[in-house]
Amino acid sequence: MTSASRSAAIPEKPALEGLEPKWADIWEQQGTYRFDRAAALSAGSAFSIDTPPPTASGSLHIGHVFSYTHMDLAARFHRMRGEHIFYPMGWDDNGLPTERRVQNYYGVRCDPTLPYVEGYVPPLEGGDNSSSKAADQVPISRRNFIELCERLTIEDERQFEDLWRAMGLSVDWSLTYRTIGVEAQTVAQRAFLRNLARGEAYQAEAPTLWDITFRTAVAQAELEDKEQPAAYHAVTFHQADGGTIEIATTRPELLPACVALVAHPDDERYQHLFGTTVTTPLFGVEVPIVAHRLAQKDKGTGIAMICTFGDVTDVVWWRELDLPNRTVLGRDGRFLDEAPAGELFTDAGRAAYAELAGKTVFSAKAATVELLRASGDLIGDPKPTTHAVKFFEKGDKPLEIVSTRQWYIANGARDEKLRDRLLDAGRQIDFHPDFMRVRYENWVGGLTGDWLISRQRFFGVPIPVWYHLDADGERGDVIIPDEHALPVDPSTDVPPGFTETQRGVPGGFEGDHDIMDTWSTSSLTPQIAGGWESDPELFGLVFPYSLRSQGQDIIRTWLFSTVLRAQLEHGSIPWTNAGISGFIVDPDRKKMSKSKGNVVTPGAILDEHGADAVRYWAASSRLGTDAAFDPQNPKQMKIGRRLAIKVLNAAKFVYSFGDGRGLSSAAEGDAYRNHVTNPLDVDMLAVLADVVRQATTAYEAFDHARALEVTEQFFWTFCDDYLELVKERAYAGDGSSVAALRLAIDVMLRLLAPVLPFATEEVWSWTHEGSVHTAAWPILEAEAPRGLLPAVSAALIGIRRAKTEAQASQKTEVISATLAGPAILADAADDLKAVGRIAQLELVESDEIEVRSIELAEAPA
RNA sequence: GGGCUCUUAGCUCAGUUGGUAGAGCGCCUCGUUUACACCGAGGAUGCCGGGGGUUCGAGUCCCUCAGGGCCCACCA
Repeated sequence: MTSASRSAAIPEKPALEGLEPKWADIWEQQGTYRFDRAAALSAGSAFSIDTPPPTASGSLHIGHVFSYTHMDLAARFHRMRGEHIFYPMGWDDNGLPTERRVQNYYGVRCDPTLPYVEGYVPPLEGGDNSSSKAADQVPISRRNFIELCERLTIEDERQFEDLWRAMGLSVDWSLTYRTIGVEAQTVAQRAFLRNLARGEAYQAEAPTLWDITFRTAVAQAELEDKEQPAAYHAVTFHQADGGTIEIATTRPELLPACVALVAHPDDERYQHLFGTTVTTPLFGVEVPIVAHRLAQKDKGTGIAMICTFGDVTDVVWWRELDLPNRTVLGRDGRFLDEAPAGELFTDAGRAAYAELAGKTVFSAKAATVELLRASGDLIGDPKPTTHAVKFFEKGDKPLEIVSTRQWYIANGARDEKLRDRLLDAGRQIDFHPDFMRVRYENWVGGLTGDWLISRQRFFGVPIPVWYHLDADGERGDVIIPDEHALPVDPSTDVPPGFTETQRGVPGGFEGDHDIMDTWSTSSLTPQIAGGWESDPELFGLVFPYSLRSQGQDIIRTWLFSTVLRAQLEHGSIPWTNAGISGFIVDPDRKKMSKSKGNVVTPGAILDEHGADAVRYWAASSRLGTDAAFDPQNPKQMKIGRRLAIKVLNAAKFVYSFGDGRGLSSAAEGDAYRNHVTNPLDVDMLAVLADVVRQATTAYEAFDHARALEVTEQFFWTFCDDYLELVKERAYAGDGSSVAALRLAIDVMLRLLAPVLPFATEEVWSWTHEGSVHTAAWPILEAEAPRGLLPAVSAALIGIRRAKTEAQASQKTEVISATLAGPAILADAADDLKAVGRIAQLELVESDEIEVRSIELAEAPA
């Protein structure tokens, strides 16, 4: 250990510029953030982090930086505490967002019926929403499509990684995973097969929320309400005795799918009608009038038509009242050529339906209104209104409900025991802040159906099953792969005991065409990153994880589904702590989102202000608290930047008082502290010891904002008051002050290292070997503070005020001054005289600290 | 309609078990000092959303009202 390798030269004019690439490179070379598995094994524990894999095809916004910084602060604190940090990074690259991006970027779309083309060159490179219309997209084979997905996500992921490195995330980049990767596919399929074996996964034919654009089923958790214009249409149904019943509907086009009218059981207006029938207008189908508690007396006319299926309430009625299914909408969102209830229609009804067949919902509605008007069954004009309609969160058209066969995983919605287990698991997890648990509990308690996991898409983890085909070519029993054969793609792989020639042949087999929902893979991130089954030693070390860090918007999806999978597979919670970050809102307190167009991308912000400054901004917000961000006026960034620059300068100043040799262990610190004898120096360290205790307690509770606040507050007092008070002594070579300054800077650098990793590392490198980020978290033993430092600070402010009021320079000599204050001030009288340039200082004992009199020398000419 | 959360200085926010209202930014004044001009020093600024209650004492606890935000439910 030579002195040359021990420290870098202290620059003449320290600056933040250039620190990020410099230290990112060194950290990578030195493996500063590598998970030390051997050490973790011998310690028998690790601090493991379940990292949110960002959607690789999406763009990052400032909210990501916010939430990922919070996670990194915890990682860095625990690392410095000597824990072994397992901090992987994942990319969520499977699923619809990637497919959509690939379609636009390359101008293609997937057509699974087409053959694979070797060396395929897409028509476009770098397209976006505007440059690629769906109609112009070139159809290509599934395999070609997936290859393009792979190509683009790898490119996107590289850019993400660059950004995370620039931000100083202390991720172990050798632990990167992809949700489309082989390991992830294996884990997702294995977990699914185990769910299947235990009866937790099952297939069912049921009304399903269906996106007509993407032509896939979607899950409850992916729904989003959007306000849509609509109109109430008053329509008459006919009673056998010639009477009529008026209903109001916003979806008159679903009249051919009407299976009943429904009113509330307590509604006197309709009680006498329950059990009777009416015929539908236009189609003449006889439907019953039924009672159900979900019917609302005050909506419309209080009696509604039940159609298969206009909305999720229809599904409930249909199921609970055991009504027939007369679906009229196809998977493409158009009316079927033949209505399933067609045989019930009158001749006129069949003619009316012919007008609707093949039309979209929009056109069919217009056609139906015309027909109703002609038949006299429409009362008055439609009344415009707006109402909330369910959309797929990534879709542009309202969801329809169609009957399809899908895969489900039990999630407690229909199983009280499982629901209780999930609620209990939620109570075992420490949420930060605690109230976020309520959101989880609300979601669990409000689930209305099991989790639909199959998607009729292409780029994702295939459902790993085949089906026997009977003599008629109809699907029979499920064929399951061996776990050791995973991952499998049933559309190209052959099930055990079959040959490829039997594919699609009666008596042979057929692969399941569907893939799994993205969340059914990402709900297994702890298992994927932790080597579940593939590396039991590692898994035993990291699972359950120490921390899950994520945004509050995905509690119902990612957090819930992860708890569910861990509960089903391991009977365990997936992590002991869940840190939930708030949203970033714009100056009008609106949540930032792509659709509002107020998203701020982090690249330019990082370039302009520097990573430490941006991290400071993120760190000043507590978990669970929304933070306002005004890109026009990024004040918070400036404050962090100022702090980082001050750290550089203050440390340089402190190190200028000696040989710059630092302290790398608590033991050295103790030895160093033996030199600290001056009462003011002792008291400063005592105050600092308190700060260390508070910051430590705060970080232990994932309260990084509090830790930063107390540290920063002390740091500024240290710079503005203490440093000024003792610098004359330090210049003179006083050992007590120099030792105290060094020790304090070393402690503060470590306290600030999680927030300002670049500036603190730069300073640390001037006087230490090794990284501040693997240095020990400071522990300062000290007596309780005597109150000397704050008293002297107050006295100093009084002296400065006197000079300011005299409009004199702070440098002005003071001939004599009388200072009132506690007796303890006498312990720092010499320092006060030095900093105030006071020739004669008289102290008067008093509870109040004030300058009683002051005589300034003439200002120098 | 239900749940959670927030409302403190012009702005962004702290305020631990109840004990004299805080910080930063911005603003005003001063300062050209050998750590720092991406600087330093000093100063002003409050019906703590409204109204009740508990208490010797409430920003803090309870009730209530109002207004933001988020989530869920609400498609007739």
